[in-house]
Amino acid sequence: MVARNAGPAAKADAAAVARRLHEVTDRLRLAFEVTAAAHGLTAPQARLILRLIEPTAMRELSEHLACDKSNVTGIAARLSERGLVVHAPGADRRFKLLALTDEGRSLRAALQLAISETSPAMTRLTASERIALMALLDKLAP
Amino acid sequence: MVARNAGPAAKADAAAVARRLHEVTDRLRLAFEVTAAAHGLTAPQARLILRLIEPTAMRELSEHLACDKSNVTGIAARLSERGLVVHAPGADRRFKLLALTDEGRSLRAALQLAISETSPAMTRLTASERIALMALLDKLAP
DNA sequence: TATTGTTATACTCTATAACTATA
DNA sequence: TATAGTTATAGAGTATAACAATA
Repeated sequence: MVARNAGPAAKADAAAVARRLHEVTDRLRLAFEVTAAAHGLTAPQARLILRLIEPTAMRELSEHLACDKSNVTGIAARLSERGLVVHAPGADRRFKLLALTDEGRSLRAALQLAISETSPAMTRLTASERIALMALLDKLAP
Repeated sequence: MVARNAGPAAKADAAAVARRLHEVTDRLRLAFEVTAAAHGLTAPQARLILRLIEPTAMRELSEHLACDKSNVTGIAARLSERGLVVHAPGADRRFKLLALTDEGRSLRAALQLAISETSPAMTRLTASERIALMALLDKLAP
């Protein structure tokens, strides 16, 4: 009977998991902002830099950041002033690629390392728990 | 041997889980912003309203939102203009409590429901997977 | 003196709309 | 015409600092 329970009680329980997931997500978002700030970056700047593994068109970056293309112009300008990124010509002359400088690459590596090292997935889970988490993450967001 | 592996390979794997957790967190953050916007709220406004189960002092809200107290003044002012919250006197006359109006309570309930119903924890997991997720969330952020 | 909340200020992110250059 | 990127603009969130009221 218990296993077949799909009534109000089970529904309430599912909602509780949804709320808890949202709560944990919110904490991780804050932790990311702290880590970004520790590297002198705002959250959107950090997201852009993490995405910049190879030279990428502004429009593609705007899709990844889920914001208007006009915003990428500004975010990139601030990073460019600090010598972290440079503009490069694309195949089509309408395109502008954004690429990391050496300094940008160093910062990206440091940021990536800090995110991993401070992640509760790293610090609070055992190896088998990480495997279980990975499986659930793949179901949550394939 | 495999179970005792704590060398570079296992480390890299743990980092991969950390990155993946961050990636999923980022998607859920975007989904939250979409849900908030669908209810006419910005993300910080939605977070404040979700927190406002009972009348709460501005300072306590600023701690929960992890922002300066001066920001709560502005966020609350915008919600107040729309009739979603009201100021109320606190025990100590220095304090101002913020409380939901009837309209604010309705909006909060609708928002909470939308978050639960659209959560991948609700839509993409089985009951037993939700139990496993809950256990991992408790380890990640006790 | 310490605490709560507000105001003033400056910076960043955000979307929209109008613009240029290119295709 | 359509696409990529920029600029102008306005609104919202953010921290800092200075302030008033209260304890």
